Amino acid sequence: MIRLVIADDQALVRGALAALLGLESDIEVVAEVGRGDEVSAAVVLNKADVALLDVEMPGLDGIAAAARLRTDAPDCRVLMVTTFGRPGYLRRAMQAGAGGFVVKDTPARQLADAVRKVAAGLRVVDPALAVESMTSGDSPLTERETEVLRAAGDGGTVADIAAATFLSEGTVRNYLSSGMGKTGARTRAEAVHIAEENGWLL
Amino acid sequence: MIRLVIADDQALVRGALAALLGLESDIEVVAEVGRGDEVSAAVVLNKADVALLDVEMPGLDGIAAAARLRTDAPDCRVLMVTTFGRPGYLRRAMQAGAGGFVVKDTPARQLADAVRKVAAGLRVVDPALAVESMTSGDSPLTERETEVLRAAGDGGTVADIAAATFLSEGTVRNYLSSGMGKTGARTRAEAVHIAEENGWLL
DNA sequence: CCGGGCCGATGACAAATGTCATGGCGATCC
DNA sequence: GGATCGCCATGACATTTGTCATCGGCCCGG
Repeated sequence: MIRLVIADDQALVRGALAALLGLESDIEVVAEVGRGDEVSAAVVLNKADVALLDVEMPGLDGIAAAARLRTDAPDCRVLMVTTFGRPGYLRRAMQAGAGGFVVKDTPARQLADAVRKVAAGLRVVDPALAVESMTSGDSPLTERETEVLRAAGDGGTVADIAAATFLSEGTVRNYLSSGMGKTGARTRAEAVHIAEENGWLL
Repeated sequence: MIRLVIADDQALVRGALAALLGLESDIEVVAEVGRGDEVSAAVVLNKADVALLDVEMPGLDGIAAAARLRTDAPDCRVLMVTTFGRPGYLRRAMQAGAGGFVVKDTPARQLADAVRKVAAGLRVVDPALAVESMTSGDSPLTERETEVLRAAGDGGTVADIAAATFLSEGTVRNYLSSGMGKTGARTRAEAVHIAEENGWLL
């Protein structure tokens, strides 16, 4: 019997996944949580074998939650599930110790299989996403560059970004410029878009 | 027995919802589709009583699909489900003839109730969303303004937007300017953000 | 029929943005 | 110890952007 914890911020999806996997005879859903920072406690309390984590979650994102499970509950395997097939997500999830990574538009039937394989210690990766992850490598952006690009995400002016990052306006423009150069963008907004698509903004 | 069609672009969520609702004794899931333009045919073929539609879908978005059901299958009730609580979505969905509107982070248990109520001809609306829909009214943007803002969404230059919309560069800047004025934004990117949040970009 | 709104465009101007060169500081690697 | 790289900053410069005034055409409601 595989003891499973489900973490997803959307209650409807969470419950639906629980219903779907609860139908399997060898899987038992022992807990459901809606926030990343509740995962660790739920896994430890229920002695879970596998944690099904969404990447997008409030409190603590799925990747950080997976990293924390690595120390809090080393025996618990992690299967990441995400809405968007950002290539960078896969890489970071694997680095964080995830045992599997599937996208939400994979056939429902394969999910139970993925859970079983992960529980057995195997690695499960969406094949289409794997090749993309190879081509689009690791983030070329430096730490401050990503920070500035993320701050630029909601469309504020340079002054806004400078205030948010505690940097000089000129420095902000320099980082924006270098970020645009590395992403091949011609506008800061385009750079933000490209970086987001690749999962470089975390 | 309520005959239900489920439409959602994410196969996993689709299957999970089917599993969840299939547990109810008075609900029968008769079809699942992943594209908006397949909804109509599925409903007609299976003589469905209720269609559960996601707003975000390829081919045809949920609102347009609901509008088409109004003519193709007038007896079929529509329950909209969405990830984002964009205030404008609710209004547009209701105008398109939807009988209910719930967000994906509502408790899973209430979904079956919502389906039953919609099937009975009642209106079901997420209460938190309803008040927001009242305060943030209809889109103040004109047709071209939304078109230009949407084209500006991926961060291109004025020249790019002009090329995409077949307008003069000066005209594009005028529409951007007026759009920014109506949204209270100080940057085109901010205007796009605000308009998106409110569901004004369709 | 006349006003008002949206559409498309032009021109001019101030402000913001993107680019480049340059400098100093610290860490890391050879 | 020198070389390299990232970080932070400044200043100058050309370009882009946002704003405003103005024009003509079109369609709709009073």
